[in-house]
Amino acid sequence: MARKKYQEIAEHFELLVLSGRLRPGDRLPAERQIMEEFDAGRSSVREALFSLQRQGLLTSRPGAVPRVSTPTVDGMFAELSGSMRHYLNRPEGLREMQDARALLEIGLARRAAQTASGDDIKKLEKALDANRAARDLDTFVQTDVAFHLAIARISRNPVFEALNAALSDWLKDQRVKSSASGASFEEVADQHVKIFEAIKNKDVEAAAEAMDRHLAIVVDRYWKAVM
Amino acid sequence: MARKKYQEIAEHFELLVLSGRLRPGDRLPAERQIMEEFDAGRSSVREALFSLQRQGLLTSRPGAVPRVSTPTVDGMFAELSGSMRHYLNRPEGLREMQDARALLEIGLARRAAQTASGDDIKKLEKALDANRAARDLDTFVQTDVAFHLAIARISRNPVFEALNAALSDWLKDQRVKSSASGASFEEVADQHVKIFEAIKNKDVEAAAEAMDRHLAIVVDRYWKAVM
DNA sequence: TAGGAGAATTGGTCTTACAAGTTTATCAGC
DNA sequence: GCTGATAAACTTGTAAGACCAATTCTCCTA
Repeated sequence: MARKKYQEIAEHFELLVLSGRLRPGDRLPAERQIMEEFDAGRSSVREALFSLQRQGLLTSRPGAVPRVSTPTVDGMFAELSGSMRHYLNRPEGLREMQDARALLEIGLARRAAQTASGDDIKKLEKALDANRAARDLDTFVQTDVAFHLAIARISRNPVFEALNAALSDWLKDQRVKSSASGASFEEVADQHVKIFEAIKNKDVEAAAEAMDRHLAIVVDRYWKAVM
Repeated sequence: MARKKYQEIAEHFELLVLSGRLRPGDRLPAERQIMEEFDAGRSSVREALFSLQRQGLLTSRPGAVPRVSTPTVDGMFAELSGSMRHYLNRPEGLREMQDARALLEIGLARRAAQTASGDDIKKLEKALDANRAARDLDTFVQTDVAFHLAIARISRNPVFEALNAALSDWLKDQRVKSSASGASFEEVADQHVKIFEAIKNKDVEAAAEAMDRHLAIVVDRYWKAVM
C-alpha cells in the first residue's frame, strides 16, 4: 500500500478546499459518512481530519461536525510553540533565537521610522507612556511587549505582528529574568524613549541603532541573570 | 477523567527529556512495554508518541524502537509547509510573505557586509559565479537560491539558514515565474554582483540597498507575470 | 568476519464501546 | 401560530484490542 489511506482522505478534502469547492465556514461530512465514502475505518478518517486540522484548514469541536477555516499566521506559529519550547531549552537554541529576534526587531524599527504615520506615532507614544508608568514587574513586562508590538504593527503586515507576538511569548522568560535582575525600569524605558524619538523623527539609522543597543543590553542582562 | 491518558503518557516522557534523564539518541521503551507500564491501550500510547513526534522530541521508523531527538529549526519550518501552502494560496498571504522575506534578506545582507570573513567572501563569490554561468531556467533558479543561502550562512545562525531555505522553498514558484518572464538572467545576475561587491567592500548601506532593489524587481516581475 | 534466517517491533488499519458535547425535533404553554 | 424548554438523535473524543505488513534487530551459522 504505497499511499496511506489517511493521506488519500486528507488530500481529497485538501483539494476541495484549494479548488474553492469547500469554502470557509462550510460543514464537512460526519466521520461516519466519510468512513463509508472511502471504505475506511474510523482511525484513518480521524487521522486525516487531524492532519487537516494541524494545517489550520478546519476546526472541530466535540459534538459538532468540523467546519472549513482559513489558516492564519498566528495559528501557524502556535503550531511551533511545542517544538520551540524544547528548542529554547538548549542555550545555543536560545541564543540563536534571540539573535533572530534582534534582526527582526531592528528591521521593524527601521521600517517604522520610514513609514510611520501620525496616527502610528500617537499609538506608539501611548504604549511608551504606559510602559514608563509601570511600577511592578508584571505590568512592566506586559507594557514592554505591547510597545514592541506597536512598532511591529506599523509595518501593516500581519506576519510581522504574529512573529513579534510569537517571539515575545517564546522569549517571555528572558524578558522577565532580565527585567527582574537589578536594572531599574527607568533605564529600559529610557531606551524605549530613544527608539520612539528616532521613529518619530523619521531617523531610520538612529531607530535601528537604538533598537540594536536596547536588545543587546536586555540579552546581556539575561545571560548575567541566569549564570 | 480530568487528565487524558495519552496526555499523561506524553507528559511523562516529555519530562524525562526536559530533565535530561533521556538524552538525544536514547531508545524509548517499546510500545507494548509502555502499554503495560501505564495500563493503557495501544491507541493511547500511539497518540502520546504521535504528539511527542510532532514536537520533534522523538523520531520513529517502522520496525525500530523510537529514539529521542532534539528539535531542529529545519524540522520546525518543515512542519509549517502544509499550512503555508494554503496561506500563500491567497494573494494577500503571498504579498505578506514576500514582504517578510524582504525584511529578512535585507537584514542578512546588512549583517553579511558587517561580518563577512575572507572565507565567506570566497564562498559567496563561488556561488555568484555559478549563478552567472547558468544558461537554463532550472540551473539559474537553483544557483539563485544557493547565492541567497550563502549570504544567510554568513550570519552563522542556523535559524537564518533554515528560514532562508524554507522561504526559498515556499516562494519557489515566484522565483520560477519571475525568472521565466522575459528578463534576461544577466540582469538578475548583475544585481547579484552589486550585492556581492557591497558585501565584499563591507559597505553595509550599499548591500542593504542592492538587496532591497533586487527583491523589489523580482517581486514586481512576478506580479506582472501572473496577471 | 560476513551473511542470512527468524524474532521482535513498529506502522497502519479496522472494530467496538462508552462518554461528553451539539444539533434537531418535539411538544407544551401562551 | 409562535416561543421556549425538554428529550431524542447525532457527532466527536477517548480508549481498548486485534490483525497483517514492513522494517529492523539479533543471533546463529558458515
